[in-house]
Amino acid sequence: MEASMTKTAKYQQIVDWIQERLDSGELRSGDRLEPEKEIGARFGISRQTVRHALSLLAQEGVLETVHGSGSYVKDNKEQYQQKAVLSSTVTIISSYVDGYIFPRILRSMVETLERLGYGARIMFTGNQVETERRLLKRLIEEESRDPMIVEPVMSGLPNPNLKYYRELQQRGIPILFFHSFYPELNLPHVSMDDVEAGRIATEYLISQGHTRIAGVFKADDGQGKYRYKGYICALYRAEIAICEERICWIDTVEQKLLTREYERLLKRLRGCTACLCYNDEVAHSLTEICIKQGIRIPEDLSIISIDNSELAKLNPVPLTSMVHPMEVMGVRTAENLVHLIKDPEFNATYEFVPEIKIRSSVMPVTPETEDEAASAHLRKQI
Amino acid sequence: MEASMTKTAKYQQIVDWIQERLDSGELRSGDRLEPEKEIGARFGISRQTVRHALSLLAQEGVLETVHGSGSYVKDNKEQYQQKAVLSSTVTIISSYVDGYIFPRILRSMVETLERLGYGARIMFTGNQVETERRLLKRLIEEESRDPMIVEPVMSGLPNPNLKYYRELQQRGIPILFFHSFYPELNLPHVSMDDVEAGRIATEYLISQGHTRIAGVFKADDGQGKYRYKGYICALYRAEIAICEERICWIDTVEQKLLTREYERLLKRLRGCTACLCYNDEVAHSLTEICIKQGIRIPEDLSIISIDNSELAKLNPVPLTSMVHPMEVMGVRTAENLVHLIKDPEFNATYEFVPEIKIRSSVMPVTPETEDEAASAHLRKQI
DNA sequence: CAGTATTTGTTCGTATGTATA
DNA sequence: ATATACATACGAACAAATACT
Repeated sequence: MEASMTKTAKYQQIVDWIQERLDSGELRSGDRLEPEKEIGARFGISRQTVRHALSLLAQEGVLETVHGSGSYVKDNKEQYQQKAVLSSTVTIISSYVDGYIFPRILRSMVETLERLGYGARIMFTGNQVETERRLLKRLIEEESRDPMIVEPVMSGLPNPNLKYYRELQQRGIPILFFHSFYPELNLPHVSMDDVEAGRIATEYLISQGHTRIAGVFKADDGQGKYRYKGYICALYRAEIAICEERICWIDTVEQKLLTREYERLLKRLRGCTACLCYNDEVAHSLTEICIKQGIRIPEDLSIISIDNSELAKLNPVPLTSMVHPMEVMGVRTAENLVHLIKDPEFNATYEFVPEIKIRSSVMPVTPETEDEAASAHLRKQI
Repeated sequence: MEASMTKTAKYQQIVDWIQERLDSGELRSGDRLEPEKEIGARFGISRQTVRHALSLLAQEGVLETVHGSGSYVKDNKEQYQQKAVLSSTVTIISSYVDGYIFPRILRSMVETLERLGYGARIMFTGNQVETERRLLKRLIEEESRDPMIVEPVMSGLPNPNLKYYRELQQRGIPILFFHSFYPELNLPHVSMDDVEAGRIATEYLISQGHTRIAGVFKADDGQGKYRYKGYICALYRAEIAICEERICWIDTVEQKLLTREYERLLKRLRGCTACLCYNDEVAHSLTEICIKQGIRIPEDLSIISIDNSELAKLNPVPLTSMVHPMEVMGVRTAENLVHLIKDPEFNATYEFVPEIKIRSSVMPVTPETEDEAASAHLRKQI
């Protein structure tokens, strides 16, 4: 009778009833359930049936029965803690394996993590949001418990993968960005102070007498914008008018084509005596272009760049460049992540203020020589 | 009474009884157990108690009860398969992030894996067995299901971590070595045919008239021994006596100190007109030493090396070098691993036969000029 | 295909043992 | 030490799924 009326098994009803009380908040961590006998009496069912229901819930880990004492709601914290145990392997997401400054940052990062008792796994995005998305999705699907160190992809453009970072953040995964950051996310980062880098580099050019200063910046990552901001700021402070014709924006694809398609760039340099380059790679390309065009560095054009990578030394004209912390940044990032793992309240953000490394790509100008250099440059171009 | 006699609960006895029959092989995958009633009758206990025992075993996943049919031993294959599901992320273990040819191999490897639908995580050993051990232990502890691509550490020396590879192999993890391999393990590898590389390089020197050929090899990795083997083989075939004084063995630590402590190396080169170098790094160091000592390359000494890395081009005297497949090797390694994942019987071993890239570090000698060059070299040295 | 036997699933009642408060 | 509450155990009945004839 009853069975045909209710359809669902009695023990299942008890399971549902308790589950509901847990969901509604009536039953909370550590609460003791009514004795089996009492539940049986209340629903008019046998104690055996109640026991069956409780045993199912105990299997799931929701309840815990203590012999001679009672059945208790398992501590939520315990349940969470079980899930929330972080892996001792850190997942690092970076843009490139090869090239430029990343290998040096990564090596010191990995070494530091291992010194602190953590393993490291590195994944690469190739600086493509699509690849970034795949990697993040995989980590979420795998329910990874790895703390993460991430280099943002195209941090200058709106990023479509922020929801994945938010998901990971909600799951309690510590995430620390390095080299750059996504301003939309409230997550810590360790990076160079790119505004300062741009500002100090520009101020150095100004201190050498330059006033007609061009700038080449990368549009699709965060650093480009901040370095540009520093450049603007320095000009403003020195009361030099900002001339938009002298500012050239390039993107990652263009950067690779720079030595072939340089007309656009050279146009922006007309009449300038100095140029701030986004990084050493851009400065290196610019040097090659100038050499081909018969523009002398630094006599006709002073070049200053940022990052002080190997390229800065190996450049045909050794580059004056802002020193990127690299190894130090790797160490700091690793240390701060470990600190963050142990104390989720720790503010892990740190920005390095860069120093300048002076080589021979910048030459002072005086008001007398300034016009000459600028016009020499102009002559060569046409 | 009974309880006090037996001590162990009756339901536990049934659990043990069934477990034993499983272990002994009496019960195998898919077998049907006796009906609950029969078991109860045999042990003189109630069906309820038998049910309790069976429910515990079902919880563990050992049994499966089918309503109206019976209790069955769960298919071992199913259990295995559940565990044997491989991750779609491949763990790559390599020696270094930065430097030499590895970034180029890794990049193409990662790209290929992603093209084939697999993610990649890279871990680095720094070519230290201790770090290798830590990484492997961690993977085993985490019960990782990642297929693996591994660059052996110090493959020339007996490796203390083989047991970990065997453990992973037994767990059904596909493992593919690249760049080198551990001869003690019966696991596949994708690498350059180092014997052929040594042989072809030496034969090229012989074809250029050289007979007094020195060799510098690395003692602590596999390639060193195989390249040495190729060198010996070529001399033997050309019926040139092998002169042990002309063979110099170095290790990883020494390699870094080479430019400072070069006396030992130069001793071995006395009276030689050519030298086969273990790799471009060694050849580069040798070039620098020779330049400092006033020994001309290739007039006084021809140098041939192996790997054809960037260094071969950038060397003060561009190096004739055996072409390492690099990108092609990365692609092939990734493809073969994926093949191996899908078909565990697939023989994933592949060895690339290298070609020679001729630059300007080797010069032909004739019987007349041979003595002159050798003695010129000797003169410079003293 | 139908009907019957077998086997597991659910539920009840009852009793005793044992840990906890 | 006693009462309470869970653990184990037995017997019995009916329901529901499956197997067999």
